Amino acid sequence: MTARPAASGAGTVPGRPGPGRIRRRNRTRILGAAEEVFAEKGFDGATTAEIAERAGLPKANVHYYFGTKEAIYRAVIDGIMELWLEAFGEIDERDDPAEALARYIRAKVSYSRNRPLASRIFANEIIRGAPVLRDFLQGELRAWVDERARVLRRWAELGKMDPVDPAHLFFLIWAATQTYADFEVQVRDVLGRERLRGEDYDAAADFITRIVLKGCGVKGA
Amino acid sequence: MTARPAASGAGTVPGRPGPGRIRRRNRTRILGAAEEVFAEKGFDGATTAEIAERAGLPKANVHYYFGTKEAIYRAVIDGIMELWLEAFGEIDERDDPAEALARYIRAKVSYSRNRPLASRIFANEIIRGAPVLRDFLQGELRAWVDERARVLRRWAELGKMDPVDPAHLFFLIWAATQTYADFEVQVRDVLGRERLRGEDYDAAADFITRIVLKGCGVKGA
DNA sequence: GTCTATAGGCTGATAGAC
DNA sequence: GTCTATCAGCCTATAGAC
Repeated sequence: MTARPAASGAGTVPGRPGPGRIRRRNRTRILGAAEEVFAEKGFDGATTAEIAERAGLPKANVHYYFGTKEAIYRAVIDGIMELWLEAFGEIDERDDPAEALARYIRAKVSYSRNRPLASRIFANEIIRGAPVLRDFLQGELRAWVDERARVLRRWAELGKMDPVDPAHLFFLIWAATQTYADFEVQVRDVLGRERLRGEDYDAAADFITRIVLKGCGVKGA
Repeated sequence: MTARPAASGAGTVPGRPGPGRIRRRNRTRILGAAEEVFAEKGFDGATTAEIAERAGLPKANVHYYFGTKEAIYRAVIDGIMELWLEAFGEIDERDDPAEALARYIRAKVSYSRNRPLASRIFANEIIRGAPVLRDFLQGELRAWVDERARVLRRWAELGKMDPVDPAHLFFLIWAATQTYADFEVQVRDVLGRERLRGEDYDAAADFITRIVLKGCGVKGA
């Protein structure tokens, strides 16, 4: 998140070996390894030794790039949060409620399927009282929900759906979609699957969409 | 969970000081403190030193009673799991679907309100891949869902509700209700509350019940 | 920039006096 | 049964040769 001058100095070809290339590759490796370890063990359980090992680098190298374990954690969280709100598309007053909600739910389930580690790190962070993300929750997230609440109220006024409490609706959608990442083991064991397959995620998205749309009395669903 | 002979020896008055009384009190204190620490820090982040401090006992005393940190953790989990299934009442074929589901959801929200620490410890255990609870998930929990699935299918045959996938329905109910314990900070921050109040939990239970009953087309809801 | 060696602190667990 | 003192091991982080 810290601004750094563009990597290519005089006489280097952009996108070519040049300075900063190894640096970028190593940072990426470390962040990838860290995402795995933080998701599996939580912040306290994770060790820089294991992160270094999975990144294929000596431990001292990891500290050379990031300084402290907490700095690695914050960098991982930053990467996750960049996606958190924007990547799920917008929910706009001019949208059709059924379409917009279905799209949002599908995007969240996709995220659980494709980025389960990110989801688990986020879950862990919140369960522990959000020491790093408290500001995000009180600021950006709350504002996002307030904005979306306006949209839902408008839709209800127009008779396009029942008047429902918007905050609780989002709590339900978030919880129901994220459970397929955070509690994947439970889902797998109850369904008797070795691993969750594409069809399972599709079934989850269809189920949640159906319950939410019908449950909220969304017209044309 | 290990069988221990009844505490009162010859000549002791039951429920009176006697042998085993201090033992029981100390074990209870340790388990209470451990529940707090495991919920806040997770298994790896928790330290026996902090458990001992909160229990008001020397660290060595904690090891005298439980031996290892893992033994404390397993004892805490055992206590939690005893409630997990039975305490939520049954869901029986002869029940009225609307009543039975509403009662189940209300009981789960109550649990989130009254035992948030237990809920968080469970969540942490599942996120980490359920090293201790894997057998429970594959055995008891799966069997419980299979049994309830029969009931839901029967209700659908009788036209009392839509035919819905029972497993996904329970995933949704579990996730939606537990989020008020596990993600309490998020709920609080989005709602702008200092602390969650009774009305908030009531609103949550009402909301989830309404969405689920209407979403599943339960008659007479 | 990279990596070996190691400092310094905290952890789970135990020995042994009371 | 209780508790002080302590150990061995692992952890984060850094110093310093290359």
